[in-house]
Amino acid sequence: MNSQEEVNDFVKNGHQQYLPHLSIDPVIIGYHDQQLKVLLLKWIGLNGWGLPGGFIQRREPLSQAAHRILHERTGLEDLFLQQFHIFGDSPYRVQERSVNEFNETYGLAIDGNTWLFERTLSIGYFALVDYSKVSVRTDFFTVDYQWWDVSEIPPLLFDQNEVVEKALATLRLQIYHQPIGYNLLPEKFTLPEIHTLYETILGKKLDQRNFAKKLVGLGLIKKLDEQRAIGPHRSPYLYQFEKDAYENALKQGIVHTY
Amino acid sequence: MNSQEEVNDFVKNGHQQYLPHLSIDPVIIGYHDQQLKVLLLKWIGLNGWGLPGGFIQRREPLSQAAHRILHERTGLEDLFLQQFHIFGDSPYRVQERSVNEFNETYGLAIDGNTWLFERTLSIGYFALVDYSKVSVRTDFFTVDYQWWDVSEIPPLLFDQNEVVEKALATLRLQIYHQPIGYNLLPEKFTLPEIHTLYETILGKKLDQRNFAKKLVGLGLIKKLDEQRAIGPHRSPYLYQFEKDAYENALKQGIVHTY
DNA sequence: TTACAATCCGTAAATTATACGGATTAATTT
DNA sequence: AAATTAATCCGTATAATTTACGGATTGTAA
Repeated sequence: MNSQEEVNDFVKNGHQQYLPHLSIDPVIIGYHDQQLKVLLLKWIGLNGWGLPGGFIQRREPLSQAAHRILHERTGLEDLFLQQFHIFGDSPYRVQERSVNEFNETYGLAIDGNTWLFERTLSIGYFALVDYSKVSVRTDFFTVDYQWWDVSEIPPLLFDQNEVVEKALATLRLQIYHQPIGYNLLPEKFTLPEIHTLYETILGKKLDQRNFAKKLVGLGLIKKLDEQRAIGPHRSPYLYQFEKDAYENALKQGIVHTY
Repeated sequence: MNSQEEVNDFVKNGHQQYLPHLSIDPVIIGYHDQQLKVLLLKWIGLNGWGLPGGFIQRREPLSQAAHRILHERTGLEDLFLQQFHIFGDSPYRVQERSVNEFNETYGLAIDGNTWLFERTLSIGYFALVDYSKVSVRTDFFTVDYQWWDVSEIPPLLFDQNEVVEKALATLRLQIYHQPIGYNLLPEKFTLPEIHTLYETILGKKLDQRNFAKKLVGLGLIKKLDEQRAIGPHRSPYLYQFEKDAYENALKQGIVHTY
């Protein structure tokens, strides 16, 4: 959706295709350079940042819509993508937005009965992605994108800061009950890599040896007979997730600490 | 809403007052007779059971709507009420319902453009209530109510069984991280009472002594200098929740097992 | 007074989590 | 070729937590 006609059609007739009052707002979390990053899009005109959201088609199952939107925005499929909350309390989601402001910003001339200006509740999903595999696509409303360090998220449009915060809080809680990393790390990774990933997510130091013991002990990762060259130092062994144990732990849950 | 005119107005004009495509479906969990019970309403005509749901007013914050609906149905206020999922995948929530079936059931004659027949996503909340304090109110669509033991939930309308199951699963998970009981037990309760409550929720035996040690050790409950007469047996001491520690644990979360 | 049935209480063993440092290695530099 | 560097690798001892377990006590009814 990039031509002016497409946009006009979307704004005027989108309600025929999409459910009004609802948007899906994925918090796309990537990992790079030992830091957690969140993908944000820059809105045209509004001069602010927001989540790469989308709408639900009228007969499309909700989870399918979430995957579709993520795919449209990032090109990624088969991701860890999890619904964590629906937001409908903040003023932005109760009051309708200003039509005039919108028309001015986008050079449109639509009236106030348009579906887009009705109150919209936001369904929060979070996804864990391999940072390097993402190719972001912007659309008519968004002009730029950027990966933001989680500690430096700017004030977001549409009260979305609370969405991001809740996503991260959910992730931190969840890491105690579910294995995480399958979608954040390359297929083969080293102990130090997964170790610092967990430290980054939890925001605290974890003892290397105990951490490795735990993960291997749970059978979630296994050591390979390969090493990776990493400059003038001892080469670390490579590890891999045990798919079966991993999937199982995702379903069953784990009870432990790291 | 009980007169025929009110109902007609609701069906025809409800969309002016309520957000379409969304319903709030609370799983109201009560505790009685050492069993967890769920409050279900019996639909007229459809001859089936369902959750005591409601709709969100157009400018009403989401959580406020949830509390209002709960209050309308049960007369209760200030409850532990928590959103846990939004359901939009099951066929019922993707396909629109049959108008004819509806008209036949309720003796109405409305056309298919009515908001009620559009696809509806269901926002799941669960509430923990003191069984004895609830006074259920039915409405035009529902003729009867009943507390059902969680192990005996019948097939529900609108694919709501998955809503109930997920509510219970969430509760069981949550009990490891948050104190539970404040809204399920009377103000003063005995150790055996709270002990069996936890056993009931978790569906497994918990050692009495260790359980009491844990809760007292965490400072969540405190022993009172009173006892309760319970027939021809030794009188148990009464306990009370420590409000401050309880609230704090609700916010901070607990890491432990029982 | 006795019988009964439920409550109350404390310690020992097992498991799990935490703390901790020295030997090894691969590449680069000398 | 040897020395240097910086990162990986590994195992054991201590602390903390969880689990296991039974006998003495109490209030009422018979």
